[in-house]
Amino acid sequence: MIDIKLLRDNPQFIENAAKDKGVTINVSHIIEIADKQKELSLAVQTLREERNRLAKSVSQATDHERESVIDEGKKIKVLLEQKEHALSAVEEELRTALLLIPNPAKRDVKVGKDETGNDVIRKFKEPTNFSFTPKDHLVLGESLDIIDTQRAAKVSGARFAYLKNEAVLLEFALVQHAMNFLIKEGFSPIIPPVLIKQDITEGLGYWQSGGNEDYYLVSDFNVDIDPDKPASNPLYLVGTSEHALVPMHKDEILQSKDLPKRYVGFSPAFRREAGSYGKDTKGIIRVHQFDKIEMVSFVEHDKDDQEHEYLLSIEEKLFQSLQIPYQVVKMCTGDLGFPAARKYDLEAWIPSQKKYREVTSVSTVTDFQSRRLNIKYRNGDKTEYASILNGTAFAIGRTIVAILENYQQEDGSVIVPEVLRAYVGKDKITPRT
RNA sequence: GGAGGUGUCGCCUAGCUGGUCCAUGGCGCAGCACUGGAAAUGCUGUGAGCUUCACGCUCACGUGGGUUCGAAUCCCACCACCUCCGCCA
Repeated sequence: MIDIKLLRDNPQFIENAAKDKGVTINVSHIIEIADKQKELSLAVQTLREERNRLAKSVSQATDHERESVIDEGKKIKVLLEQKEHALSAVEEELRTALLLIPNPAKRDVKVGKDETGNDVIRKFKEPTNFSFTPKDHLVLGESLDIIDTQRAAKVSGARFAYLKNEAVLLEFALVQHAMNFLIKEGFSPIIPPVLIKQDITEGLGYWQSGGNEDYYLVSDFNVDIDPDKPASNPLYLVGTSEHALVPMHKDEILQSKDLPKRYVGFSPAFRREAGSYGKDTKGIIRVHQFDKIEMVSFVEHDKDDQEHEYLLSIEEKLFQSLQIPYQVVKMCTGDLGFPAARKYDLEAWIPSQKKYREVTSVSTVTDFQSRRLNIKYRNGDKTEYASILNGTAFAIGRTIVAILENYQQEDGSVIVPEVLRAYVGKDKITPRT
């Protein structure tokens, strides 16, 4: 949610910023609603003053006066009820309108229509060279007996997978490796709940993305914990642990001395993948459920730019430690999504596709979520909305894909990246068949 | 699942026979004074918001309704937590 003051002060900026993200909004209409809200709010406040004054005077009134004062109070009561009713309707209207305004992109973000407008800002290593034709991760995974999507289809349907044997060891190795690194950096490790309440999902602001941005959509597997009760209070599976980490501090005022607050969460992530039919149908690049290590930072409102670069640098260090070629992509306005003000993706080289594919993503949402979730910090005698950032440490499935494909050998075996060997307990994964 | 209890401004707490409560006190925190500096001590401030400042006002006593001229205080529903019993990784 954006600041109504910002909208009043600079309506053209907000309208243009929305347009840059491909969202059309009617700014003057929203300002009209805001004006109406202000007017009603003032009227209500005046009436309340009157009511409070009268109520207080009753106890001091003589018996003679009392009756007329109470009558007067009754009149105010009726009037106040009407105005309050009108006010709450207008407030709701205003809130709804404000929720439909996307977070403006930062100044340094290029205006563009879609992913074709994104810029590669740097690369790490050259694409891996092979003296043979590299296999894709599913072929490798099946012959190594570490990925099974066929049985998963039998049990759970399309876009699910069993990770087995060394894939499981690789997952735990990645978790250990990232956790150790991030804990040294001062992050607090968290395992969050993966089911969250509906009003929390609204506070996060992903519903407004129009479903066109799969990656950040809160999954709508709607779970009813108690089958005997109707889903009056539905819970939703998180799309990433960020969805449970960010609202942890809902309705709290943090102390500026405690900032930045940095968390690293480990949890499964659930994705609808609606509208992705036919895309990445093989293997585990695009599945409904995968595990993920996610970073979330709460920082002072003017510190989010430096924090954004910091989180990006961590993502890069983690992928550099695996020695996997990647490129950093800076998203243009059209590819940012609704709440982000700036976003970088890390794309790892996937030899079988001869393409870079997204493996991590880091965004600043500035105060867009903290405004909705009411997350502030005290700065001297002032309170400000905190800036919130989130980024992937490892999306485990895709990282395993990148490892298998980039580290594969001609004989079908896969070398284990050096930093993971101690955790995995072996240097090489060899085919079973 | 059964029975009982509790929910006040960061933490603890007073108030709960409706009207000087537009909420008490302590701890913590911040500022100032004292000091060479600190500790200790003292004073002041410390729920949220509106107001450019000030003055002032509004809202807030788990959440949402209701009763009333007036609700932290009475009524209803919901939520959360605690204790005991049952069940269970």
